[in-house]
Amino acid sequence: MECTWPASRKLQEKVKEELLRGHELANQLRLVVGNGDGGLLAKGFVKKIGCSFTSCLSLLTGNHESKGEYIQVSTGRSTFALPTIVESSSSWDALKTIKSRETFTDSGSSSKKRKTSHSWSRDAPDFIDDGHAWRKYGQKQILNARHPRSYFRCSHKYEQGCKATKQVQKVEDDPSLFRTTYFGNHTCNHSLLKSPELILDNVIGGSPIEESNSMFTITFENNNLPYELEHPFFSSNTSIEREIIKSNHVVSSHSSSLSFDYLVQRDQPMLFESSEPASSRLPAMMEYFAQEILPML
DNA sequence: TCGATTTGACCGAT
DNA sequence: ATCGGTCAAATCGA
Repeated sequence: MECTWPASRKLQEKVKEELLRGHELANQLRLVVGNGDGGLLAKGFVKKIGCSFTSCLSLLTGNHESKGEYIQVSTGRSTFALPTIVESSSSWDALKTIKSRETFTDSGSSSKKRKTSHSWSRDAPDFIDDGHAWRKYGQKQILNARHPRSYFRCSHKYEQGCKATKQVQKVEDDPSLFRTTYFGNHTCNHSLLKSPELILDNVIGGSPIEESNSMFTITFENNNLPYELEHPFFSSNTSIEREIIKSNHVVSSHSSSLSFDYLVQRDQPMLFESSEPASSRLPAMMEYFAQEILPML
């Protein structure tokens, strides 16, 4: 699917991000339903939802020929490896398995799979600062791999019993990229999370800002991937983002797996109250933006 | 001195 | 028997 028109391309990116999020939500829902004694009917619906997302993503990314366990989705900033969800029960069970190294290349090769929990992987040009504190506990040379694999666990494993782990390995085909594979959700206290990055975007839904000079968008990059299910409307986040949500300047909002966008009116400066300790951890850039840039808009 | 990293040993899954 | 994941003693460095 080739789109040369920039607006269509941007729209396509948005659709891809939204599908990515939907895919992950369906996956999470499947785990929730699977944990309890959820009815077969519910499980069936969850599976169908997953299949739809897999199909859409396959079509959008041109992976529809691939019969692999994973589907590669590249957005503007990163690349994700998502488990494919198909109707057959054997493939459904395969969702629970991890295939970290051969994900994008050789789907047919046999590899030993030991981890059986849910995982996400992401390629990025550097070690990802996902806001969580990690402690390295091992490094191994992997068979037939040029680069060693590093093992990390959550720093709060012992104090809070957090079971989250991640593995980081250079991508075979592109050593400038690091593939980070996450296992398990953080159950530790998230209060130490760093504030998300704030971006002022001069483009609204693919349209130049001149077409809407009374509005602009504020984007909070979600640095906490792959834990993007912590949508700001449902859980605590940084105080600055809460202020934006609360303010009557917000016209609409959009969330994707990568970011939260707020369409904001520019009629008057927005005030960011520092009523919570979290605000003291705001990056200097956000403070500067709030105090110096916003009033000028 | 103490927390983080390194690295060889160990163990369980395949 | 092999391999990947984890442990833990040694080492590093702030």
